[in-house]
Amino acid sequence: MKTPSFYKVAVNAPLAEPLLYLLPSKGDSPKRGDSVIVPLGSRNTTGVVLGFADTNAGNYLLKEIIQINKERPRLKDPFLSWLEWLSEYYLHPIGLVMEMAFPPKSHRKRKIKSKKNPVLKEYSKSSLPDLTFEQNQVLEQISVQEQFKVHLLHGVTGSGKSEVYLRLLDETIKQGKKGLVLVPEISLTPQLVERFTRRFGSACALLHSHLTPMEKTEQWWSIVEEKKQILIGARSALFCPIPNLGIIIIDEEHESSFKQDSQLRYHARDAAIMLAKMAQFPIVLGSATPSLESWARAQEGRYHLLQMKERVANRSLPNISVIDLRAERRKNREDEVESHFAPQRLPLEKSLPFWMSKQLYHSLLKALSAKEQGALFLNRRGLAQLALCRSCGFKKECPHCAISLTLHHGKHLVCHYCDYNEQLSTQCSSCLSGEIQPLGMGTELLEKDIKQLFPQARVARADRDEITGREELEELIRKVEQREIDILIGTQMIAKGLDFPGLTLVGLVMADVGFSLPDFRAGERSFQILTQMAGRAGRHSLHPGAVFIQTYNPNHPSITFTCDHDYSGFAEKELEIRKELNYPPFCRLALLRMQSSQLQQTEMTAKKLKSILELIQTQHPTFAALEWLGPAPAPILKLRNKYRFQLLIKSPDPGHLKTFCKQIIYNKKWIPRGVELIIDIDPINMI
DNA sequence: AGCACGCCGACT
DNA sequence: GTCGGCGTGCTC
Repeated sequence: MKTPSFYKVAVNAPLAEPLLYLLPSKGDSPKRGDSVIVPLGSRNTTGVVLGFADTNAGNYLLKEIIQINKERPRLKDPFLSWLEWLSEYYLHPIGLVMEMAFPPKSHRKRKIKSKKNPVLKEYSKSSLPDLTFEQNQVLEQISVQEQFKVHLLHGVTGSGKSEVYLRLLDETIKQGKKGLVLVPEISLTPQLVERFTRRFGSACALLHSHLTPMEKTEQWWSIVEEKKQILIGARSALFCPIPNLGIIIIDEEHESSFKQDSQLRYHARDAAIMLAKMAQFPIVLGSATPSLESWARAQEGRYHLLQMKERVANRSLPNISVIDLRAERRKNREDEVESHFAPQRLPLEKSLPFWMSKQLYHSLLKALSAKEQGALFLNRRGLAQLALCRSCGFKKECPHCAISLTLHHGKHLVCHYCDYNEQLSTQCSSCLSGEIQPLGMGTELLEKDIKQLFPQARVARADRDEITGREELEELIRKVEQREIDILIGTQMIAKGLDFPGLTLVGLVMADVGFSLPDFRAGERSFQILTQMAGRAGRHSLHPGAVFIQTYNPNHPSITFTCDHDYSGFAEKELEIRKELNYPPFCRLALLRMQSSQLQQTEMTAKKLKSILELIQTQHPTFAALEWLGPAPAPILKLRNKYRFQLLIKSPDPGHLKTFCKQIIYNKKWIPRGVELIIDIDPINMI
């Protein structure tokens, strides 16, 4: 084979296409997948050789490749072509996608292992637990030797999905292959990591965003140099070029945090399925509440559906009761009238805060006196949602975002969408006469009330205010495990991936919070969160756990189906709605967002975008089936000082959607400077 | 993303 | 006169 004349190199710069270079005058000639150092403008940068060209079509004055970058391993197919697919599908510069396949630091300096804080602690190996009938059945149906296949493992909380993963990984290692486990960042808790380390010992590597660049680099090489066989990580671990990868497991596959919301806007679950398809190995998606996308594909027979409906060791699912907070309020008023005539009745219950029903209160008392633990969930941080002027109705808003400020410890007003904060002044800054009053509630107020109601109980709060780092989370988990905590209060943050033996009672204080997000997935999200929170109760106790869902909407389908532990009933009903309104999984979406610091300019550009879309559609009959909504102001019109307008494109075919969006990307000269166009393929977060 | 180039205002 | 502010545009 003669040496090729021109090299296509994906350089580390935001360029849509690879650039052409000449053969280096000295050293080996690069092969496809090699990392190279190339001149770019006035500097040198890295790039990846993608292929060869016979002609210099653009008649550029070509520069030579300087040398092969020996510090980076050659990327091999099919991994390399998968990276090319990512760039193409999510419309992100190819060179920037390539860069994601490498660790943040150079490998050269061999680091002396510091003993004090290893990424993975050492544990004694655990023995193999007996498998349940269902676990055995599931394992019989998944072969780690087979070619590409997507298995959707739908197992209720506590059914032992993790043990299935462990057995599959064990089998994979025995075949001489490697395994990748992706989990949502938040569930990379010591509990999960400990479990894997206990089974596989030093064969595990770990990758997530809380590691230092040096730690990431070390973990990365330990897999790439085949010193470790199993990689556990958050979504970015998918970009580690694992040699001889034999299986991918996506735990909690429905979690929206698998979708990256900046730069390369990829969905790790979808991208992993494509990698498994290209490299021909099986992939397992596990969840107690699968995404409707995955569920629909399983119903169609495109994915292999596996179900586990029983909890391990004959433990039963918790009993879920719904408490109507509206009725509760009425009852309290009646009590007041009664107690007026009989003041000795219900002295304590009458002083219960509005959010605490009698049932929940008595159950908490009962659990505490039985030396069991309780957890209260509320998906809202802070003391109060609003700071409102009683006389003129003025509402304190963030100066950078179109969002009202939340009140935190005492007098601190905080924006939950940017880092803005200020001190609350009691006097209204608008009418100068009224008094600013807090309205609504959050976890901080919950904690305050609970400490008053149960002064003897040991209370801990877990939300983003209280738990910022990994150490704090680890410490909290240890305390709960050691029964140093009686009542745990938190947002959904603590509902993910945690498993506490002593926890028998769960209260969802105001389940409706978060239901009204203006997005077609709101119902699905609510069902998932409710089921997940309810699933924390009684995973280990002999008597079934108790769950109380307090709500103002007791007939909401997300609530009623959660109570009946009826995922498939919920999915069926929700899919009907999706079909009727033509939303995923019945179509593909692309979100086009315009943003800039000028309100009018942003809106004008968004309107212009619409007319351009109409023009493209009339010129190309292939796009006839495409439809779009908008442009409309984004649900949060202003965020971090930028006004945002968006347009949602629906397409029955993913290919058409991509080529359509590509037309816009390649021709955006008309967009005025200062205005930014963001294209999000398969968007999840549309706020 | 870098980096240079260029056009304006401010300074020894 | 020159130094440096950052807006603009290109990189094979």
